[in-house]
Amino acid sequence: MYTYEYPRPALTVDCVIFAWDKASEAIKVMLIERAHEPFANHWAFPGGFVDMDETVDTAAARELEEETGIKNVFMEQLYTFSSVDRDPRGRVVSVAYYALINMQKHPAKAASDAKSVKWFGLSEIPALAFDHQQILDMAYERLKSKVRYQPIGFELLPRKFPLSELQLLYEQILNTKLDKRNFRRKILKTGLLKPLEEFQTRVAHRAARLYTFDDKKYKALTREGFSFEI
Amino acid sequence: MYTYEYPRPALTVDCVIFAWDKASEAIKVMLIERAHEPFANHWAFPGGFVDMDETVDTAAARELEEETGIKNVFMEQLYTFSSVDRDPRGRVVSVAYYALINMQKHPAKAASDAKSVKWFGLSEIPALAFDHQQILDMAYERLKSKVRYQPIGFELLPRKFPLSELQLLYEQILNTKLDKRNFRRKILKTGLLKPLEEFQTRVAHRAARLYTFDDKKYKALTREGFSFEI
DNA sequence: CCAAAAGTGTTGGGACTACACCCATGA
DNA sequence: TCATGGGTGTAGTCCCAACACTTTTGG
Repeated sequence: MYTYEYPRPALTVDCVIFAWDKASEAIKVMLIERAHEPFANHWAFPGGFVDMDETVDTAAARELEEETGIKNVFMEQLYTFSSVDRDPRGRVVSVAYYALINMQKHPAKAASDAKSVKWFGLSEIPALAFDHQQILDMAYERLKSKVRYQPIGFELLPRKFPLSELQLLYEQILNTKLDKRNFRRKILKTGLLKPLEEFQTRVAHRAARLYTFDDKKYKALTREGFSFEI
Repeated sequence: MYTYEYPRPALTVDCVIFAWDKASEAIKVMLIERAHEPFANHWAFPGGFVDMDETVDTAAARELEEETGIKNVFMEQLYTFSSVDRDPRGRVVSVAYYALINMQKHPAKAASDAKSVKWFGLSEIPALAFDHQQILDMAYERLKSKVRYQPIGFELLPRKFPLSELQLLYEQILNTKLDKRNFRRKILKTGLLKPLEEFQTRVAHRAARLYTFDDKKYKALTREGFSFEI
């Protein structure tokens, strides 16, 4: 029935990397400028071919590390893109992933075969290579919907953060304004944030208490099937 | 940078087909019994290789039609499975889909290269070929979560149905008991169901009013971004 | 003392849950 | 007339949204 002589598309992975930029209070996406054809001088997501002895998950993590030095971050499969003409060199199917990282921990670092690496705000995305704009659109949609019912926003923040920063992050991702009191009540009621005896420093106003995401508690609650909702 | 001399995994699609079986009041999954090795005599989802001139979406629809005669149904990409040893013949990556169909409209029909085709309840799934049990688990999880916030339950029902059948369907998928009055109120409040001037026939009790899913209304509401919630 | 953000409670309305009886029909 | 599911309303509770002022700190 099946045969190995069947023609095979090439298989790649692409990785959309989101980060929270505290300075500009905006979500950013990491792009690398391609040095070679096709799409030389265009911006694209880090990615590359899947090896014969690795899963696509592994390939995505490997490519991410090779091209940006980033590893051990939240990463999830997004969708498999397969338009016949999405790559001018021939038939290439790509499994897209998205990652959420903390910009302080992972500064952008030039990749070997790229001219440069840069963070872009979602409203300043340049012309992208391949069908990467479509991939980005879907990744952002996924981020928006997932952030509402799974506590993945924390992946974008430093380990210790004030509630106001978390709120700002949610406001940026969801593109809405949230009520401060209601937001605090709701987020604290989940019990997923541990208040610390530490405070902001060097701010020209009352220092905010820092919180940290309680991963143990989250795992425990997940096991007994709870629901999170912003 | 990229090269076409790169080794390529084979690429397939697999399709999990869910249906609502009114007779047994249960969700069923269509499996085909494999005639040939590997996994001869094991049950598996319909699927097959992706051609060089088609998208994976197209391949999934094509394989579904070729192997079961079913076409023009709700079908969505689920996940891409890529364990290195998932196929004993070598490296095969598979993009899984799930479909929701109406069992009356699409009776199971024997496929060319299968010994037989059968519907199985979720509690009577036999040993499956490849990693298809894992695929099924993920597909069912997706169905369960999606049915709560997108009106996809209707894809499983005939065009005209009484509310009690819709409720039964939800109860089976979500594996819970729902309150009749609250369910009716909530589902009618969405405005997505059009009441008809038709009723059940040949039932040994008061005949229930039939309803139909209002697709136009759904599309209109979707455009203006509404949210649906069971 | 001023500017800037931190932090805090209450109230009204809408939504959800729980719950029980009569109705229509065919056998 | 009986058995079976169809169909309906209400009351109590909880959750959510809306809203403004005082506190703390550094400059």
